[in-house]
Amino acid sequence: MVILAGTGLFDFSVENSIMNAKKSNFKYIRNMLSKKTKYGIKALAFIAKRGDKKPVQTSEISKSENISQKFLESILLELRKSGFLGSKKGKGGGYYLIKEPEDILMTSVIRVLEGPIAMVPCVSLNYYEKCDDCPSEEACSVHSLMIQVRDSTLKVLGDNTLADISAKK
Amino acid sequence: MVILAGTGLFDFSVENSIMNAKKSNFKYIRNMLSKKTKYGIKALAFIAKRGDKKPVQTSEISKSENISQKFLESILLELRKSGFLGSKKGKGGGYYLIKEPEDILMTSVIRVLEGPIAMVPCVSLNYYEKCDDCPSEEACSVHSLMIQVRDSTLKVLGDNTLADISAKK
DNA sequence: CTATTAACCTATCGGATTAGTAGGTTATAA
DNA sequence: TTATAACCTACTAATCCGATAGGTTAATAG
Repeated sequence: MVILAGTGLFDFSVENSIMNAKKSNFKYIRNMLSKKTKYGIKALAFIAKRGDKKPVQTSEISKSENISQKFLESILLELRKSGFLGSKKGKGGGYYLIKEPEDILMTSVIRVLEGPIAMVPCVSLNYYEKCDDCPSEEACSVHSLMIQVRDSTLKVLGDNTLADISAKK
Repeated sequence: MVILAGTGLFDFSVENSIMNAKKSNFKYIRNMLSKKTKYGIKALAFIAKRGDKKPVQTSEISKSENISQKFLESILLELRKSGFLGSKKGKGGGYYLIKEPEDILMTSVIRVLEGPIAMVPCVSLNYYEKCDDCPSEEACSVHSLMIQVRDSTLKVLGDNTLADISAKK
């Protein structure tokens, strides 16, 4: 549990009334981490927890993690094609890790499943795109802010490996 | 310009080939910062740069920042209703800041325009929602990772005020 | 008093994406 | 040869984004 009280980060008494008024009928729209990515990470962690290199079947992960099997199939397939997993067909088949969990960074997993990590294309390292509306990125008030967000997110995701997040608790 | 070489954060030589193969026809989908929020921040910065308290018209911001005027109208209206802006109708009317730029945190602006800052509902402070699939958040491999991302993002957005991002360069 | 201005309000819409579902084919092991 | 599990292709309902259209209300200038 992370203790955040007193840090000053979450003191927004001024707009709390607005938040509360809105909260009641506010659906969580901004799913920045898609279910696809979430399921993919969970599946990788599930396989990593096994320790051995024996293939794990999609059906087992699907049941254990409450994920639609067909949907999960497509995700694991993508992870195989991206070089994270190996596969074996037929009875006793399934998916297994190719690299060690310690060598799998969360940045690379998320980049493959979700796409860019940056919140806006104009600060993306791997998927850069210029903004239509901005004549100058230097003068853009959003640009430098989003660079800071990107870097802090990259730091966290780059510091975490599959081994870290699949450690048994 | 931020120098990141040698930090180890962006070394993904293993999957670089995958990235490149995918990059060509990859549209930037994951727009975590909507245009609405982006335009809203730009507009606030535009008004803040004025310094005085004279109302700024939507049309002026629209032209200067290349934003659809009608779309911008709805955004500024929302910012007024959220307590960031005041307004004045008729000739010489427009929008003006109610608080000092130094007192407007980017967290609060983004929360109002975009919604939650967390990437997943289950780690959101203001818009918490339990996951359907997770029996236990403690055991969830994604949960703790997303808490770290949330906190680092909150740190950045909480450290930046409107004054910071609208500083003339 | 009237015209102009600019905020304010309501409704609608095309395109894109997400999270699947359906129904099959191929390769491997017992 | 049969069961198994990965692999492949196509489709869909629901949802959201980024607008656009067309008006109403309130304040100011002349």
